[in-house]
Amino acid sequence: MSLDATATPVPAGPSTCTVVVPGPIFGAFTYHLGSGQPLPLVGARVRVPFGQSERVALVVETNGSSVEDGPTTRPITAVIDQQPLLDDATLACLRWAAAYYHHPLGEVMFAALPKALRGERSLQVEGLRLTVAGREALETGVVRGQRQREALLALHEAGDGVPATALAPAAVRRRLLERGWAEAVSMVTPADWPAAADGKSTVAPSLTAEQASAVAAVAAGLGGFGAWLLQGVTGSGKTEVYLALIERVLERGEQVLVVVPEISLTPQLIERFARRLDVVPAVLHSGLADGERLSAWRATAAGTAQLVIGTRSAAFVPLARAGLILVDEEHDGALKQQEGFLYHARDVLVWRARQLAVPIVLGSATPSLETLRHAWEGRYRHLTLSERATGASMPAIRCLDIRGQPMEGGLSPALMRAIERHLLAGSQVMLYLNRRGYASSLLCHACGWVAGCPHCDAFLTWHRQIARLRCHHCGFEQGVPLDCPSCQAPISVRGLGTEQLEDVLAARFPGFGIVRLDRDATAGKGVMAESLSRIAAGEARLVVGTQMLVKGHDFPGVTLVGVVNADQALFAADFRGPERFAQSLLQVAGRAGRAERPGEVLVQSHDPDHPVLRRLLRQDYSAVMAAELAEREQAELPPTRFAALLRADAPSADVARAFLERLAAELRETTGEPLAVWGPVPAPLARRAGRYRFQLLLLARVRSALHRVLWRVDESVGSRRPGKGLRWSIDVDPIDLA
DNA sequence: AGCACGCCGACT
DNA sequence: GTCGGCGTGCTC
Repeated sequence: MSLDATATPVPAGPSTCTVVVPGPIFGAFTYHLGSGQPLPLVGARVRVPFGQSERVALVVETNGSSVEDGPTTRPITAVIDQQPLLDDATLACLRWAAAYYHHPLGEVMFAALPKALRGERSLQVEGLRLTVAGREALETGVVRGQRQREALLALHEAGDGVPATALAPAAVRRRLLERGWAEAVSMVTPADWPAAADGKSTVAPSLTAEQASAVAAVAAGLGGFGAWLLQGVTGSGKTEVYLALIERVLERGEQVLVVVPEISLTPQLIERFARRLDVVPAVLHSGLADGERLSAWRATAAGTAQLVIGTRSAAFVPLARAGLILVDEEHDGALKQQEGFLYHARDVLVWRARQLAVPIVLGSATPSLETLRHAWEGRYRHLTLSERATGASMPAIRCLDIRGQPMEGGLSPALMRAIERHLLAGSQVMLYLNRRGYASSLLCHACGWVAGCPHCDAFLTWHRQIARLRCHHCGFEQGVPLDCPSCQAPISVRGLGTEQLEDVLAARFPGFGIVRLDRDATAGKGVMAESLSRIAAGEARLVVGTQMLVKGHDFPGVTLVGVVNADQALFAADFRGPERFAQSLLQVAGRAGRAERPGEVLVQSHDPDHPVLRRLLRQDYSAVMAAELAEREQAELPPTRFAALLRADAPSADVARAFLERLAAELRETTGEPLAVWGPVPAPLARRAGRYRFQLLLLARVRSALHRVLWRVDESVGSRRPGKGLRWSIDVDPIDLA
C-alpha cells in the first residue's frame, strides 16, 4: 500500500471478501464490493444477498483468492461495522474450535457474538469532534457560555469524539456546530464500563502458607503461558488464591477472565470479588437481558472491563488485554456444551491461554481425570491446598452396610438414629439422593406391568405433588392410574425419589422443618433463594436434595450428610461412573462441618467393600483417580485415548443404524489409521422422544489420526444423502457416552 | 438455518 | 378446481 493515498488509484482488480453466514453450512462464501464501498475489515459484519434473501454475515478474509471454482460472485449489500467485532486472536480461536469440534464456522462465530449483535444492530452513533477552530476558541477563552465551554472541554479530553447525546443539550450542540468549533462525525458507541465500585474494598485475610505459595508460583509466571491445576479440598480457600492472583493482574493493568460452570450458583462469588477488588465485574451468562450482555461483552472486548466472570459461552469473548484465565470447578460437566456446538470451555480456554500467552489456572477440589493426568505427567503444574483455611477438620466419611437392613423410606435404622442425634444436638442434616420425583416408577406387583414412556425407553417417574407421571427424558406427562391398566390389580411403587424422602422425614421428624432442593422444587423464580434463606436462618433443619446440593452453596449449620443411595451412582453404566461418584461424594461431603463442630458423612451402600468406596472413606481422591486411570488405560478409554462419538437418530431405527453401520464399515476398511471403531450400538436411551438413537465410538492413540478420520467422515456424509429424517453429529472428547 | 420448489388432501 | 402440508435441496 502506498503512503500517498491520493495518488494511489483504487486497486483495479476486484476487491473481494470472504464471509460466513449463520447456519449449518460448512463453507465460506466470496463476494465482491459494490461500487464505492470501502473494503470491510475482517471480523466485521456485512449484509449480503444469499440465495433468495439477504443475510447478515461475518467477514473472515479480504481480497482472498477466489474460492474453488466459485461461479460468479455477487456484490455485498452493505457494510455494517466500521470496526471489527472480533479481533484476530479471537477469530483464530474460533477457527480452531470450529475445526477441532467439527462444527460450521458460521455457527461458531455467530454463537460467539452477543445476541444483540447477531442481527443488523449498528454500533455507529452520531458524534461530535473538536475542530481546530474549537481548540483555538478554547485556548483564547472566547467561549462565553458556561455549557458550551464545558462541552468543548469534554470534546478536548475525549480527542476522538463524543456521542452527541452524551455531550450536551441539543441547543448547545447546535451552537458549537454553527460556530465551527465542533464537527459531526459517525463513531462507534464507546464501550464504557464503570472503573471502580464504591471504593469500600474489604480487607483480605492473611493467606495460609499453602495459599501464599500457590499465589507466588502462578504470579511468577504472569506474562507468559502456563497451565496450573489448583487442587484444594473444599474449604481450603481456593477463592482467596484467585482473589490474590486477580489483584496482581489488575495491578499490571491486564484483564482477568473467570469462567464458572453455572453463574446462578455464584452470585455470592461475584459479590465477593467486587467488594474485595473494588471493581465492577463484567458478568456474561445466558440469563442476562440482551442489552446488559452486549455492554458487558463490549467492555470486555474493548478492555474497559478489568474483571470478567462468565459461564462457558464466555470462553469466546474477545479480551483486549488478557493477563490471566481462571476456570473454577474445572471438573464440572456444565463446562461442556451438550447440544449443537459441542465444545468444552475448559479445553478451549487452555488453547486460548497458550495463544494469548497468559497463565491459566484450573481449580477444583475434585479435578477431572483428564486434568489430573496432565498434572501427573508434568504438562500442567500441580498446586495443592490440603488444609481447610478455617482450621476445621474434614468430615469423617463412614459407610453404612444396608444389606438385610429393615429400610424405612430408603433410610436404614443406623442413618435414622444418626439423623435424630444431629437434630437433637441442634444441627442441620442434609440428605443427598440423586433422583427427583416421588418414586422412580409405578409397578404392578401382580403382573409386572411398569409405567413406561410411550416415546422413550424409560420409566415414567411418579410426581405425587402434581399427581402426574412424568418422563424425565422427553417431558411426556400423564395422569396416575389407580389400578394396573393391564390386569386391574392395585398399583405399587418402586424406587425412591426426593419427594418421598421428604414425606418420610416429615412424618418421622415432625417440627424440624424440611427444605427440598431439586429441579422441581426450585422451578419458580426466587424459590431457590427463598429455600436457601430458610436453611441459612435455621428455619429448616432438614435438607433433602439432588445433584443441586453438590454445587456451590455452603451450609455452615450442617453437620451430618447422608448419602441415601450410593450404589445407583457407583454402578452407573457410563465409563465415568466411578469418577463422577467420587466427585459428587467429596463435593457433598464438603458441605458438612465447616464450622467449629466436626462433620460426619454416612454413605448407604449394598457393597461396602467396593474399592472406590474404600478409597473414598480414606478421603484419598488421588488414589481413586490413580486407580481409575489404570482402569481406563486397561480398557483403552479416555483420557488414555482420544475419543469421538458419532451420534445418529431418526424416526426409524433402521435408518439410524444403517447410517452408522455404513460409516463404520467405511472407516474400518479404508482408513490406514490406528483407530478403534466400536459399534454402532443403540445409545443408552435407545429411543428418546420418538426417535431411535445409535452411536459409533472412535478411539485413537494419536489425536491427529482421530481428526484425519473425522474429516473423512464429513466428506463421506457430505457426498451421500442421509436417510429420511436422519440427524447426526460428531462429539469430540465426549463427556459421557450416552 | 431460511427459503424455495414440488407434488398430494380438505376447503371456498 | 385452489390453498397448503412439509420433504428435499441450495445458498458465492
